[in-house]
Amino acid sequence: MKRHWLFKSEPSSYSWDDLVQDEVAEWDGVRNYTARNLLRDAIKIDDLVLFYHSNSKPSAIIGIARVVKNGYPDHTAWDLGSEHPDPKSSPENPIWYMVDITPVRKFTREISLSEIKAVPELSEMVLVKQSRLSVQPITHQEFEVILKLSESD
DNA sequence: GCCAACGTTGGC
DNA sequence: GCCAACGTTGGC
Repeated sequence: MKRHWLFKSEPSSYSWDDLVQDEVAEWDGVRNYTARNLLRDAIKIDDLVLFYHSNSKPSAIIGIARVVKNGYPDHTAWDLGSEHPDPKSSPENPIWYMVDITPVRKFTREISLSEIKAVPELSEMVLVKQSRLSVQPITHQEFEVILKLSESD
């Protein structure tokens, strides 16, 4: 059963254009246990991901990506030269996990956070309720509503 | 740049 | 195990 997710990224650190250029991205650096559990256990190949730019002007959903690799240990955690080292994690006992994603398509129209907040059907989104979670589930209904919005004028 | 919300750490 | 202190995220 295909599920839907929303991944947040600050465009100054990793943007939609970076993803397009890389073609496939390791979604590394997630250091939150709730998000880690989703990456490790729930997010599977072919699931679709809404790509969200946070700390942006405006913060908005930019497009859709697809999961191309199931959860596996985030090796940047034990690379002390990486941007998110965690000395407690090791290849023998990994703490943090990631998946790989690839871009599917950019929205013809970005969906900003303020627009999302204005739509009653989207009022229960994790993005609205618990904005800080960087990897979050999206219901099928929410996904459809957002897709329709992105295709409207 | 401010600050509210949230998660983590560590003393007790 | 509680909770105060602290650090981070991210909207505004």
